[in-house]
Amino acid sequence: MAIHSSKLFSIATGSSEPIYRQLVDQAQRLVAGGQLAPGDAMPSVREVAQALALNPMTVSKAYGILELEGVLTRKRGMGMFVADAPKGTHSVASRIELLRPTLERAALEARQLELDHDTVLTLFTKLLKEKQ
Amino acid sequence: MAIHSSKLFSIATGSSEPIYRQLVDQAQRLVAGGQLAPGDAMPSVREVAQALALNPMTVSKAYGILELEGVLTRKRGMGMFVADAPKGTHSVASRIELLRPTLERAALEARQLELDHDTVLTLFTKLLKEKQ
Amino acid sequence: MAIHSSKLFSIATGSSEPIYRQLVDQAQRLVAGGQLAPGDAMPSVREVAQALALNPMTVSKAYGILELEGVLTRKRGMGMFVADAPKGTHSVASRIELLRPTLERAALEARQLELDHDTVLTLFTKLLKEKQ
Amino acid sequence: MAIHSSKLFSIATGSSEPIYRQLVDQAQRLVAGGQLAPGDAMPSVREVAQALALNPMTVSKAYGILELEGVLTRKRGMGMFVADAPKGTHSVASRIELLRPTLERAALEARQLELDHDTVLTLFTKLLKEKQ
DNA sequence: GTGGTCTAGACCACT
DNA sequence: GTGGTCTAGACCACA
Repeated sequence: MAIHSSKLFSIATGSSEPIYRQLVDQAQRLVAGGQLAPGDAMPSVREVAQALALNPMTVSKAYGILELEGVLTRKRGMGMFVADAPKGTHSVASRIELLRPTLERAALEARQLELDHDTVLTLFTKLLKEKQ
Repeated sequence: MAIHSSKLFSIATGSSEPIYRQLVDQAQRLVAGGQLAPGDAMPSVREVAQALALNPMTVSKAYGILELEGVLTRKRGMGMFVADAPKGTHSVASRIELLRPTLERAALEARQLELDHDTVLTLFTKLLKEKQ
Repeated sequence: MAIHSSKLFSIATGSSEPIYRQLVDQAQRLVAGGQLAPGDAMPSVREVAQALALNPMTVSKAYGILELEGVLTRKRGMGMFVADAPKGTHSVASRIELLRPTLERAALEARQLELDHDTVLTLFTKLLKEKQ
Repeated sequence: MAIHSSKLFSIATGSSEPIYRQLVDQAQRLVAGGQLAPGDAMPSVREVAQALALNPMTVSKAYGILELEGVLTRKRGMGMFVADAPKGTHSVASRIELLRPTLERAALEARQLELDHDTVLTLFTKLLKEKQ
């Protein structure tokens, strides 16, 4: 057991985002960011379930989706492991594309609010530097 | 009927955000931004529903919420109109606050993707200027 | 309700293949074969569950996977629909590729059994014509 | 040690078929086909496990099943050998029956993909001749 | 030990 | 009406 689930995942019970989605998204970002490296063993379904006080099926659903997405691989009887990264997955170009939809939405909202570009960019720059 | 629903609203069917929420949020921004001025007639529920291929009840639900919020007023027999005193002011400060949550989310995702600020700001600036 | 689940799906309870997998595979082939055309409404989760005497969650899991794979799309509150086919999906070339792994396995087994090609092809031709 | 495990067995780790099952089925076919003759020494559990990067217990389980089925016999201190009177006959009729389930599945899939018989048979014939 | 499958049932959100 | 989420619990297969 290389990694403690209590350190890996944190779920927001109050959020409207489904728990399994929170787990999936966190795992994806941890892998994209390199905190989880290819070959690393994931904490077991039961361990995560116990640590976060969840039903094992909820965790299992998250792991299943991550497997379908190619982020994790299952070794039968041995648990889940971080998959070897498809080539180019971590390039800047591919990561910026993951951010594009959110930025497009922000641009649309800014236009609808008839906000000046400078005003928007000033706030966004400030937010990028914050909490860092 | 001054305004075409097809030009007013754009909904993302693939989004996880409920359609009625998308309509409500867009209407609020359009009013805050001044594209919808007090006294303007809103397109009818039926027209919006047809133009965007939505269930009329979905549009009706959005209009109902907007009426509850004081953004629209219902004139019996004549349809929905932008309210005379829409909630909140239209100052830049108040409008930028409507945009803040989206920008915060974008900033969070950018950090998690470990993207350089310049790269993000370059793309965002480009998107702001586009489709204008 | 355009399509009867009782006509669409048939599950083999005795099989070791999970029920949800049988549903996924059948749906994929029905879409690839054109029996299910883009835009067609799928029978509802509850209807399939009742028709096949399954738990709705089992059907839901199958639909969920098909959605992740891009075979189905969900219209909220309206059910599941066959997704618009990615271009070229229905060509003979692409369909035969879906069959290739199974044929490769059959060829491997035939070799290991040291069976004569004619013997194998005769049986296979008979099976192709059967149950048609 | 007459036979190299690396040449005997090929396992598909990605397959849903359990590894031990793949080993059992392949051994049965190789015996039925005559590539493994009565009295031949099987590669040791340890050797197979190392060559295929498997857990020795997995290989041992497969050998145990093959022994139960009468395909292999254990000579204490000397390892596993192909049994003198392996189960079933080696007639063409019996061997083709071992292949039938796989061919039936292929025929079913071909029908569901609405593939022309000639197209399917052409590919299958090519695959039979290949890698021979 | 590992994950997977399925059921039963409750509750929620969207259209 | 639609699908989604989550829980509780039982049972299975694999290594």
